[in-house]
This record gives sequence, structure tokens and C-alpha cells, in this order.
Amino acid sequence: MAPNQLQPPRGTHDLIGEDFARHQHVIDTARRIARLYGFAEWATPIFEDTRVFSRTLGDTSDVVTKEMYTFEDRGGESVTLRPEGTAGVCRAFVSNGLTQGNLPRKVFYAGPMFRYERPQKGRQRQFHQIGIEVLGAAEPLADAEVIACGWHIQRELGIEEGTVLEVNTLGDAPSRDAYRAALVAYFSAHREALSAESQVRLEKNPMRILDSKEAQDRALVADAPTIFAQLTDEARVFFETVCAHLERLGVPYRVNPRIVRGLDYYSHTAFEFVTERLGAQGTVMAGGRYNGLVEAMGGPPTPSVGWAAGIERVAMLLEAVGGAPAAPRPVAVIPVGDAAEAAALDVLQALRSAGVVAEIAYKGNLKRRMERANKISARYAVILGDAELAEGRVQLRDLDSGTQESVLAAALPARFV
RNA sequence: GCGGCCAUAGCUCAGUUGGCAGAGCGUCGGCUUGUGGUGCCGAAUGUCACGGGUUCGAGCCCCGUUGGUCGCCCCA
Repeated sequence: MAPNQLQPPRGTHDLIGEDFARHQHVIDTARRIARLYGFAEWATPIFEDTRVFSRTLGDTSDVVTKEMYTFEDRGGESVTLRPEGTAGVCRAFVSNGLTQGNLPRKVFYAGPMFRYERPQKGRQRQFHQIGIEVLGAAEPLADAEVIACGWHIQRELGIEEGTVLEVNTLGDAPSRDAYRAALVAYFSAHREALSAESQVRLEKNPMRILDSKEAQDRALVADAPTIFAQLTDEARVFFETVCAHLERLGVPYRVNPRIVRGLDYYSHTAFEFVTERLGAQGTVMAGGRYNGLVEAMGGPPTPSVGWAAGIERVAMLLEAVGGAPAAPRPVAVIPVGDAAEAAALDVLQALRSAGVVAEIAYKGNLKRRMERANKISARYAVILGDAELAEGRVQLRDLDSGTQESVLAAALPARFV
């Protein structure tokens, strides 16, 4: 790289060639499957009033203090590049007056997100997510369908064998409060055995001890109480119903009582599709129920559930199973001489009108244009010069077999349908 | 924000105790003025990431910066 050459900003990357093909295939597939489940696509702004995020995150977490792209615009308003998709969808749901009637509202989205973090594989400062939300549904069937849709997308992409679905329940508010107290009691009794970091967590966010990576913590966590003893009857039945629906829908899962969420508006279902293949950033798709979020955004109580998936991480799994389907191979139209070049335009338009991918090299003699045809992976070459022109015919060359035949120009498009 | 490792041609990489900057692939040209993909011949391409230091001499040793990578923190 030349000394003064501009580099992309840290933690950003260009999507070109195969990278873009995989990225787009993930979005296309997710969009298609989400539609099967009745989701409609929304596009919301990639920056929002900072309060859209700070209001829902609290103000003590690292999330707010150091990981958001927040700045003042020229009018002095504090705006933030969206770090995730759910908050913006909920804001739009409220802003557009959709909170009453016609519920649930089922939303799909895809687009860039921004988090100011130290980059590592599968974790960039600008990254991309797909996600779905069901807004205004309190029933466990919604949770099960949301999960099933995510699993269906992975299956359609062919990556489902690389991931495992883990589900848990965070219970309702009384369950959660009782569990938090039980956890604090348990870990406080073993305080000296905890890692230094987990001793801090014990004060700030005790549930996070459950997914600590420290070996000394994991031993304690293995024997820690799970939430199941603290669940209210209602919360337990809710979770059992979600699981029963998943089984009926044919979605394989395992219960992992150590899945947690940090914020209070989460309740009941929490789930993650995880993989061993991406190192420390192994969560491919994560979601859950957030009955309190729309309310925090200024709307009415709106029980909701959804998930988001990192497109880059999904694309890495996709690469491991062969990548995106190949693009259709074009037909290369190759004129010889000026008169033929003009006539080639008619051939091109006829082919494209028939839905055939067709290209013409902009310069070069026959040899050069044949070489070019090869570089663009053309399947056929259509060659026309003065001799062909005079007869209203073209040479159709199969570039894989090398065989060539004379074809009536008018009959050409029909050869490719 | 913290720590380990890394940075040489478009790509993948080699480069000996510090002594002339290399290979393969790709690219371009020719063998072939109406026929590509395979073959043969030839060519171009580098502030060795950036800045400083040590040395007669630095791709190589030292310091800093930038970027990548792996882990930690965090994970909405």
C-alpha cells in the first residue's frame, strides 16, 4: 500500500465481489423467508435522537458511556448512529401512530449499525444486521414463530448445522427479582472465589457473572441456582408453551439457563443461535421478549419479541458451506467491425429484453473481446461480422465446449429461455 | 479501554549472523491482423505500513504511530 494511500476508517470494511455476494444473499434470503411469515420490511434512519438509545439503555453501562457514535449536529442536537435496530423500530412504531389497532405489527429490517469498539473478527465498528420484531403480541406463539423464522432463514442458507439454538427464560418481573436476589446471595457467599471482574459484576450486574469466561467463575456458575426455581407459575407455563411450540414447529433447541440479558425491559424468552466457528464472537443471532421497551419509548405497554443477526457473522458461516449461489453467466456479444458494432446493439437489446444477461466489450478486436468474454465468465459468445450481417445471422459459440454454430439473429433470444 | 501476535509487488508468501528486493499466482505484451479458456516466449509493478533511533550499512535490531489479527472488557 502506497504511503499516502487513504485507508478505510478503523473497523469499517468494503463489500466487494464475493463478500458482497454473500452479504446480499443473506439479506435476500432473510427478506424472502420473513415475508413467508408475514413480516413487512421497514427502513428507519441510521441515526436517531440520542435519547432513542440512551432512554432505553440506562446511563451507567459501557454501552452508553463508550460504545455509541454520538455527536452534535450543526443545530446542536445530540444524535447517535444507531447501534442496533430494535430501538429505532420501536421509535418508528410510536412516531407513526401504529400503537393502536392492527396488532401485532410484524417488521423486518436490514441495514448498517455502528458501535465504537475495538474491532476483531465478526465485530466491526460499522457492521450490518438483519432483524425481525413482532410488536404487540403477548402470546408465546409469537416467541416461537420469531425463533422459527430465524431458524428457517439459517436452514435456507444452509448454515443451520453450524449453529445451535439455546433458549432460556428470564421470567416475569417477580421471577426476575427473586432470581436476582438468589444469585446475589449465592455469589456473595462465595465472593472471595470470584474473579476480580465478577466481584465488580456482583455489584453492578450480577446476572452477567453467569456468562463469565473466567475459569474460576465457571466452576461457581456451574453450581449456581437457575431461574427455574424462582419462576412464577405464569412464567413457567409461558416458557413451557414456547418450548412446546418450538417442538411442534420442528425447531431443534436446547435449554441454556445461563443466557442472560442486562436490561430490565427484557422478560420471558431469551435465545441465541451460537457457533463454535467464529471464536469469541460466536453469537450469530440473538433475541428475546422485551415487553417494556415500547413503553420506555413513550408508547403504550406493547409486549414484543424479536431478534437480530449479524450479517457478517452469518456470511462467514455461509462462506464455510460454499458461499452464495453463483451469478448467472452472461452472453458476450462480439462484433467485428464498425457496422457489426452498431448491429450488436440490436442483439444486446433483444437479449436483455428477453431477460438474458448480455454484455459487450467496449473496445478491442475479436481476440481481445474473446479474452474479455472469458474473464467475465461468459457462457456463450455471439459473434457477428460483415459476413454474418449480410445474412441476418450470428455465430453462437459455446465457450465451455468450444463448439460454434450459425444462428438466425432473430431466433437468438429464444435459444436462452 | 487493556494485553499477545502480525504488516515485504494487485494476491499468497520467502528473504540466512544486519551486506545489491525475491518466488508463485495475477496483470500486460508477443507467438496468433475473424476466435477465448490449456501451451511457449517476454515485460512491468515495491518510500519493505508510517515516523524516528542504533549502525560504515536496516526489510531484519530499538522506540513511537497507524492498521490488521487473537483474547479480555462489553455485548443494546
